[in-house]
Amino acid sequence: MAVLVDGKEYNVPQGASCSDVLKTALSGKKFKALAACRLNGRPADLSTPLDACLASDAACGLEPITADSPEGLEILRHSTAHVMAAAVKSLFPEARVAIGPSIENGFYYDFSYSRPFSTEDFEAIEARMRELAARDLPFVRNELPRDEALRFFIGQGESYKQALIADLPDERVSLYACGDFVDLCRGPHVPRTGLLGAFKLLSTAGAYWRGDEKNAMLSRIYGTAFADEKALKDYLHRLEEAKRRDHRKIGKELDFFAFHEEAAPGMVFWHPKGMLVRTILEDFWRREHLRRGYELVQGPQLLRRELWERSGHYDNYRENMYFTAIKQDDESREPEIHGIKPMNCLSHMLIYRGRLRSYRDLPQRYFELGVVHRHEKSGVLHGLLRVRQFTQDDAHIICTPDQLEEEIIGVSALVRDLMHLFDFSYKVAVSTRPEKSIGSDEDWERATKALVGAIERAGMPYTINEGDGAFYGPKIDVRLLDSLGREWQCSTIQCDFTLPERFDLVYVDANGERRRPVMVHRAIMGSLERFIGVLIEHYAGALPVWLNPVQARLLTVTDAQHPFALEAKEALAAGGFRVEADLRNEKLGFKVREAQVEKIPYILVVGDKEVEARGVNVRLRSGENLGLKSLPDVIELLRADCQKPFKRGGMRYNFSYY
RNA sequence: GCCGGCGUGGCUCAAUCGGUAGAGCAGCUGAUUUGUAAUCAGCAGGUUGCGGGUUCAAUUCCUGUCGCCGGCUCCA
Repeated sequence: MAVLVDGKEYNVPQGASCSDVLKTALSGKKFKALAACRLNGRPADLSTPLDACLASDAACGLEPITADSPEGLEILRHSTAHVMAAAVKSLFPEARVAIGPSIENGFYYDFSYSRPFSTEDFEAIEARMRELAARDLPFVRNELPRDEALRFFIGQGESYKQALIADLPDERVSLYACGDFVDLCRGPHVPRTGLLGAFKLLSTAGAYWRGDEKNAMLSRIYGTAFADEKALKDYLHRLEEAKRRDHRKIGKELDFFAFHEEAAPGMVFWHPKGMLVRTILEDFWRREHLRRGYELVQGPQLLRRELWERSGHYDNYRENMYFTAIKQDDESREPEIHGIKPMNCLSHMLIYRGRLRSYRDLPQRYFELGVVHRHEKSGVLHGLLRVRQFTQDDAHIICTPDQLEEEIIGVSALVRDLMHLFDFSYKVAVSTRPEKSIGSDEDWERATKALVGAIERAGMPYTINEGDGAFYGPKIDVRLLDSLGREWQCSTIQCDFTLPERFDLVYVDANGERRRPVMVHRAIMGSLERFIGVLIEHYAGALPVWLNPVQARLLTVTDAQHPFALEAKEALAAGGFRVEADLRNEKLGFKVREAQVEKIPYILVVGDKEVEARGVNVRLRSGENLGLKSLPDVIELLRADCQKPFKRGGMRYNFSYY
């Protein structure tokens, strides 16, 4: 039989498998690097007879997938997960297997066992995996009618596999055997265990069966695999680097903020340096909103329970809310209950309702840096990225249905400009109507169209999350990537049909008739706490100059330069910059080190030479030394550095602090 | 909330088999006047998260609780 590979024709025996073809085609080449192959664009299963692969395509281009391609890595990791399961089953025969997919940076497999697995088991499991790899066992695919497969797993006592088969729609299912271990699996896999790359088990965790907290907790083992040792090492190195730039660690080192767990778990104590960063960010953001036609408002922290009952929060969100109970003078009466706000929308609606609005007044755009409290479950707290008290850069836009799309375009522009300002990578998703929802089809359709139309006109790539919207309306979510590759939701733009209804918001149209406006909830940074946490990781603590709490520090060599250092400090401060002078009687190397550790952008050394020239020696936090500069030159450098990120578009830099 | 791990000076970490807590950095005091990532010396600092239990004796073992870390679920 003749097969075309890489444009060349090869003769292979009848009944050969894909991997045989590949071996023939690539004899002499580095077969070890090949995990699988692709047939006419689809990954081919190397353990399947070639005929089956070719059944649908007469003329077949067989194209290798290398183990370091994204597709190849996925196959490699999935196969490694199988081998891990095989190793676990051989060491712990009582363990039952659940699922074991490849994931973004590796793979996992979930097991059910009499005790959870721990990292102490890793040595034995990895050793067994290496044995299985050394034996170069083939992965053998076998297709069975589902009944037969079901009987097989019943015989094996694999209850989770039985449950999986029960949910499969297919009449025939595929099994993969690797040594004694047979798993329900769609494939594809590497042909033989000898083709596994470099792998390492990383951690264990509890995970619910099928991700549902009502189900049993399984024991999950995470691992990773790469084409070769070097790629694995690079990855482990990247993990270390990510740990190094953990915002919790850097926040402590730079004295930006702290937590006092004994006093207020999940709530931030902002120290002076961190509070300065926050203040600068807040002021910048308020100005940007005013510039874009928002109005600043602020509502109270507590609202009476009746308000939360009317909004529906009391029914739907109570377990996440904090309440206060004020004892009445008359002891027999129920205490008066206030809810501490978990959201800012109610106040904004009350402000809107303060008087009758005309269509000429719309849109109303209310902006508030609103402090909200949400009692998050204890296990989910995570530094600044997940807290119980946080500040939303929240706005509510109340507009006519006709204005909706235009308003959302404005909001997406704000999202885009902010992401550009910080050079963030982000993902946009539109979430559509969920099963459990309220409102008319017409409302949903119009709002969804407005959202999609707006981000298309803004030129943003996006995905659709079918059925993932809020019950009260569709939404746009924007997720940032942190240094560990984890995604954090920051911006969110949500249409709401419910609250205007519940709170009877109206405007008077051109015909004098009362109409229902649409409300858009939106937050761009999401929460200042989370956003600053992501910023710290993004920049590894070396914040952009305009945002760094200390922009320049003067270091004297000896006491003799004190007067000039103070003079220079005044001059730079008068230029609008945040400057410190380190006059301590310490060696220069020591002061430089401290300034470097604090990630101060401009380290300005003053010795006798500089005093004489009435300048400073400029060292950047990168370590680069710019040599002797006059004070006006330094001011110019600082100014240019502050303005640089704003040149990318949209945003304006026009403020100073000291 | 669930599964697992961990709580020792402000921070980072030690303390054999259970024998009564030790270092570096930071801090304070003094000396030193120094040229681009750590000058030297001295001093001070702890009810080992908190409660209960076992023991002659608990940082160490058991238990409860609070918190943190890694995940799961949820989420800005």
